[in-house]
Amino acid sequence: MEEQLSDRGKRILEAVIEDYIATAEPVGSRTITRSHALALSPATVRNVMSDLEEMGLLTSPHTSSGRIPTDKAYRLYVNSILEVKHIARDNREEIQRRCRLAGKDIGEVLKETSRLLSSTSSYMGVVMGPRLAANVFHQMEFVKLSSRRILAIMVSQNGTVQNRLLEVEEDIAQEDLVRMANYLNGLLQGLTIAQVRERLLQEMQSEKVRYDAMMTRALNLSEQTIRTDGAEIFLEGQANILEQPEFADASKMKEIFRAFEKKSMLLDLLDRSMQANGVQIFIGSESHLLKMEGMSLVTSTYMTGKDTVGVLGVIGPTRMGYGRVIPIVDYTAKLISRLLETE
Amino acid sequence: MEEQLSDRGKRILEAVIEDYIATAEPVGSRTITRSHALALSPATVRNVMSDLEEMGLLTSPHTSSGRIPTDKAYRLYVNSILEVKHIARDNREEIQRRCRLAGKDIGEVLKETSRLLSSTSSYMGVVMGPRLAANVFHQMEFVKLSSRRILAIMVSQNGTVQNRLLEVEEDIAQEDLVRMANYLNGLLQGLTIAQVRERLLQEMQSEKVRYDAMMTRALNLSEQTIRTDGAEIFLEGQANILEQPEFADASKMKEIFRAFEKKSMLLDLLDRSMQANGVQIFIGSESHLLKMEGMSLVTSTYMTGKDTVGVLGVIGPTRMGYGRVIPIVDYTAKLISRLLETE
DNA sequence: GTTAGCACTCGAACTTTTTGAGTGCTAATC
DNA sequence: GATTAGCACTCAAAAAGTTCGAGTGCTAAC
Repeated sequence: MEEQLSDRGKRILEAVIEDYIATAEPVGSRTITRSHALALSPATVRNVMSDLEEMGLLTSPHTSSGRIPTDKAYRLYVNSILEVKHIARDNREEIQRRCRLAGKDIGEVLKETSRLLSSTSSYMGVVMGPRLAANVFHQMEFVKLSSRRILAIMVSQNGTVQNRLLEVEEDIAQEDLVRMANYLNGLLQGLTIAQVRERLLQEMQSEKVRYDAMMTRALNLSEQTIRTDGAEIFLEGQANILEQPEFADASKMKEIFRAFEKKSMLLDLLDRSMQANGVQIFIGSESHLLKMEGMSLVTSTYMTGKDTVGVLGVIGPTRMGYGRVIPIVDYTAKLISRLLETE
Repeated sequence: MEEQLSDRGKRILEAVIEDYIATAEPVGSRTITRSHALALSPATVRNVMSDLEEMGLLTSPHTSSGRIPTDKAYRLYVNSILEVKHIARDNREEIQRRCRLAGKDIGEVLKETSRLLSSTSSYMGVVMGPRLAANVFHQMEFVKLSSRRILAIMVSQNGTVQNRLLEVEEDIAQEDLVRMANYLNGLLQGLTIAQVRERLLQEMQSEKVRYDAMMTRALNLSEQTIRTDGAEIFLEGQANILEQPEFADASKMKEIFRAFEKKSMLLDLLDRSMQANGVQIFIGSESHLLKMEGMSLVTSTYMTGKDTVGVLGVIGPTRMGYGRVIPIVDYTAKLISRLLETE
């Protein structure tokens, strides 16, 4: 069934895809013969296109009028036709210029990165902040704000800061808080947060702690601090999407915004792409979230040191300039990894 | 010139505005006589409306077809016709339910508040985080992440945490960092950040410090930490705006999203509304940002203790349900102030 | 001062017509 | 046998033309 694609078929498919990427209009046989130096007549091209349609790589919106690539065609294109270009020089320079850690907090850096991805790609930029679980614990501290209110601050090796307001039943002296922090810092030194979680649970069970009220309390407070692993998602440049002709009509736009307002699906997808290292591409129908909206996602993982901690990428229409976007995402991920290196 | 508005005029203006708020369609004379129990014929109403048009309170989009209120009319309505209702019960309950500090960091609380404002009002919610300058310094700390990289953490009395990654030329021992922090904490205790700034500058000039390398360095680091007062803006529920019929067409939508993407104008406006306490209303033409987009803004300030530190509010079409939105904004601001109380 | 009556206006919605890019098929050509 | 010119056919989109009705302003009667 899965007929092998002839060389000429490939070239014509490529031409259709590239034209469609450029114009967002269904591509006709004449257009192709004109723009892509193929020594073939429109009629011949039509025959080939008809074959491609047979194979499920093209469809026509209606009987008379050009064809558009299917998701299957994009997949084929991305996997075996597209030659990923080197990153464009201006892009590289802009990325270098705008990626700076100094003087900002990590959150800001990631937000800026997301904005950067959006503006260099002219689609949407997305960055998922370091998943807490993968970070390496560095230290913890409790600051007493008022008699009932304590601020817990946890710092990871890579500079991520978590803080939580905790409400406590009884007044705890600041000195006691310091002692608690010291105890915890000794206990948790160098563990990943995932390990910290386990360790805390273990410790809470252990005999020697159970009768020490202060230790118990310390464990409790710290457990509250890392309870949620709410990975933040920075999604920027939504307005760029509005520029895309396929989303020109109002109801489409609404759909998209509604879809991305609930970040849970996106989180899911990003989490999935964190499984494998390097650049990954999700095309429309391959994901629930993207399917409906006719979108694709290009991601790459980034790390601190040797550990993959997060994902970043670009979300655009299925019809996006993969050849241009892929190197942007790749390069940005590498740069962020470099910045987050803990030496 | 500014003719006095008759009582009947007022009632009819009110009717036009309320109908327009409800339907977003130009309001005709017949509609009014039907829906608002006025014992008047359409013809009479027409005469009055004609007067109102004369006074610049109504306009008609074209010769034949109902009238819509001008911004001037909204202003009049808000100032002297509208009776602000008590907050709706469900709204109050939802706000209470969703405003909780415990276990979150302040940023999350504010973001959630913004979302809350958006969902209860069904427009956009906006919250400007505490302006750093108004916060009261509580303590500062330097954490050494690597030989060149220091994380500065500053905590304010109300639980706001600022952190910055600083890059330094030479290796500084962690103990020295602790000593520096102690020195600064002593120096800056209880000052507002605005005062902290001044104090740091003063201190940097002073003779006794100038020859102490460590102190100089401490002052430098802390100065870097509070250099920027980047008030964060949380803008949520943009998709709600898309629901409004006046923004149904694609180009309008794009305009709006572009406008709010640059937050600087919004920041400006919010800053302005921080000057006065309590609820404030900006109607379309009264602000540069809102004018173009046909929007209004209802804000209220919130405080920690006695100091006004931030602003929150709702952005919607000029044609928004002021009577419903004002109490929501007011109540939310009060609740947040209560939460942020430092006892 | 208020209202009924009426001619008039003008956008919105619906229909009809025109246009043109594109197709599939057939028969001629290389 | 593969390729191509030629031609009838299709169909969405744009343009032009109609109809409809809510609403107006004005005048004259109440």
